[in-house]
Amino acid sequence: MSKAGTKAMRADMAAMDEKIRELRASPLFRHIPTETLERIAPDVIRRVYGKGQIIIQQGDPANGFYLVLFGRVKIRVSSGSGKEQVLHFYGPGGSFGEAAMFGGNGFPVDVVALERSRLAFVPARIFDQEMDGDPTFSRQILSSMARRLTEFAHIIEDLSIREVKARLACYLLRQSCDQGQLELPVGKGELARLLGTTAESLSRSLRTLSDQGAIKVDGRRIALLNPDALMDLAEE
Amino acid sequence: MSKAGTKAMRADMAAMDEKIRELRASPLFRHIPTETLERIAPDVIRRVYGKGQIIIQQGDPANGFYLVLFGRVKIRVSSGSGKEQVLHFYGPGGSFGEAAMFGGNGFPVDVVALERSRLAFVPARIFDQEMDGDPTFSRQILSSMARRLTEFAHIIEDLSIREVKARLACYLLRQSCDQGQLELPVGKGELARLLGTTAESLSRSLRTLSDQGAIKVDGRRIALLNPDALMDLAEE
DNA sequence: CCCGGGCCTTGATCCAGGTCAATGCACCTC
DNA sequence: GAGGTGCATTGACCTGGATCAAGGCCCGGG
Repeated sequence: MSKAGTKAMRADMAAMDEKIRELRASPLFRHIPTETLERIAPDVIRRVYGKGQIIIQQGDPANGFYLVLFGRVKIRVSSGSGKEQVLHFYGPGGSFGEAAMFGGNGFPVDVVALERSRLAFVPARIFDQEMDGDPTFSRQILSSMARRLTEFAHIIEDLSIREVKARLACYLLRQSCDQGQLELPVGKGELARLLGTTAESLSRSLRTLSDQGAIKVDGRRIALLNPDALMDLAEE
Repeated sequence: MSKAGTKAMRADMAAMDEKIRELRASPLFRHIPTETLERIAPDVIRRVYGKGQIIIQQGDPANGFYLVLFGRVKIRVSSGSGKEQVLHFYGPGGSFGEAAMFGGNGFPVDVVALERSRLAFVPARIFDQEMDGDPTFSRQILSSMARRLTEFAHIIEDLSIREVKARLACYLLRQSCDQGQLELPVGKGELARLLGTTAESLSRSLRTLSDQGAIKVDGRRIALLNPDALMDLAEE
């Protein structure tokens, strides 16, 4: 009996260690001391979602936030009639739901798994505890929310005052980060929904840009042959 | 000499009192103790802007945030070619720039005075001080940013998946807050830019809705005659 | 090797809504 | 009362891009 108990305890400890390693993969927890994480870990719930599965629906209560451990999810808004606009993709290390948690009106968006994904759920009460203790914690949340707010402002700018080709140019420039190339993180269909257009229109825009010699497309790999031309397009 | 000094001091104190009263008009400072405000007040800069004046331009450094003391401003994104999308109107008691301050990449938007307005500028360093001391302070910022994030998500939803008439219906329902009527806070032109359309299209949509008997328009005063019809429109 | 299912591309058509232009007010100033 | 000036409305027209409908390409399984 005592032998079995020991074994179980060892298993528990191993599981705990793994959980803590997983939590640290998020920038939010990177610099949190191990003893704090050990206190937190038991309240964290991990779960695997299948490809296409809806993790959160608009209106769901938000009593915590999520970390992506592996896989990939999209944040979107959608209408009953199948139209959807993607706001964000998150991969391993990403987190979402912090804002909804503080807003107190439930999730204003849907979250969908793009592929088989494992998420960790961190209940709100952990926040309340840790925030009061550690001001750098709220500082981090604050700055990640600020970043999202600017991203959203960009999306709005794109949707409202740029045409599709300009949005695409913008996106390519932003993603390439001065490398002359990039690899799309998702299929063209999903990318289209991120850019607020359709697969067909995106395809045509990509073709136009290639024809003009501004880019070269090879599957998901895109080379920026003429960044200046893209800059011109992105303006106005 | 001492007489003049006394007079000046009295004037200073009166100015201080006024400043503190003005700060308290913002929900952010409502519950901050007077002694804290007295410490803060000397660093706060107030200034009047004329109608149409650009207070902030996209890209300006954000080393503090602003309170609206009187008047009215709009937050917008704009292209070189005159197109613009309004994100928000702020009146007395409103504040903006908190997010930009924490994001650390300058303002991602423009701020323009819609009419003669007086603003107070609160430098970032005040924040840094007060935040560490008072967790409710960062809590408030957090929740106001969360609210804005949801608002932005709504705008994106509107722009991307709703047509103009539906956006208008949505807006009317939201603003009326279950009263059967509302008064537009701004002219139709500005409203159009908030809804991501043009004055002409907005005018036509308003007309359609009146013709259907869903609303009654009288200048800036709009009565909702048939909220259910508006709800139907707002869906899909 | 063929077949079926994703995903992407291409072409043809259509439409919401943007643009341009003219007109109508309401108000203000001279 | 004559002329502005700024906003709102209406009409006529045009266009970006959505939608609909075929293929084309690649890949994995039988």
